[in-house]
Amino acid sequence: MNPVQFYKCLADETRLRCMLLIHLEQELCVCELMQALNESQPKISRHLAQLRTCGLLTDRRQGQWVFYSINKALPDWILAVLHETTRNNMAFLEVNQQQLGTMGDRPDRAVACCA
Amino acid sequence: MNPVQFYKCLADETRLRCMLLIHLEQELCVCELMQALNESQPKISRHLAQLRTCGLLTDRRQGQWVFYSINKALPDWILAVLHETTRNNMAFLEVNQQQLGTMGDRPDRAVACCA
DNA sequence: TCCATATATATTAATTTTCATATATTTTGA
DNA sequence: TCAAAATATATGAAAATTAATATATATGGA
Repeated sequence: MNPVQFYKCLADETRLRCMLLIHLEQELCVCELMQALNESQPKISRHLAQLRTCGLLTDRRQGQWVFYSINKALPDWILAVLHETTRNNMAFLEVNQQQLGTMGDRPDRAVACCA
Repeated sequence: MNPVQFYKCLADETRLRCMLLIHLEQELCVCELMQALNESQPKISRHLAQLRTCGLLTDRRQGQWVFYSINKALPDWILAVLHETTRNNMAFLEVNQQQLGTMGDRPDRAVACCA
């Protein structure tokens, strides 16, 4: 993956927060990110689609929800950058984690094998 | 430094190449980067100004040249990201290094103490 | 049908580039 | 020693390009 394209993906507040939160939480669905970021459904969905198209995220559908997670097949240096960024910017994510925490009724995560 | 602002700085081909080349070479002046990237003077100068304004680069004037280098006071995680990015994208920089290599008459780097 | 998610299109906003010109420093030659 | 030319870099302002957002609507599975 081209490093310019990679950094373009991270160069937007909505996308960066999504990436880092997903990195922290393993996987999140659109409605959880809407709550965490307090943003509209099409806005979140559009940015996730872009991140998936670029290869940074993968998705799996489970029932009515679509869960996004970091693409594990990414080159090591990219995973390292994501990790370093998350680890060193917890304050940046605090509001979002908090808002995610107050979300009632979060969707069940059935394990992939039992779907 | 805000991570979004940091990644916005890297999310442009000209700026990313400048940052990584400067990281490799310790310091470079505008005319060297013009040659390495084969871009116009105002274009290079503008992007360097932006990187300096954001705190990613520092500059020192020596005679008629202005040398830019990575700001060593940046947080460790940012320096680490720059390092990882450079180390894992040498092919991306190859053309630029080559063009820099063929530049005749590169400016002298007098040491700071003897200026 | 309901709910979660995706997408099309129009619009607005932000960023990048170019051109012309300005500034700073060094060099040249009377 | 000084004015003019040359070299390197910076910047103002307009034009061009790219990206982000909102609204409305579509899709797909329980």
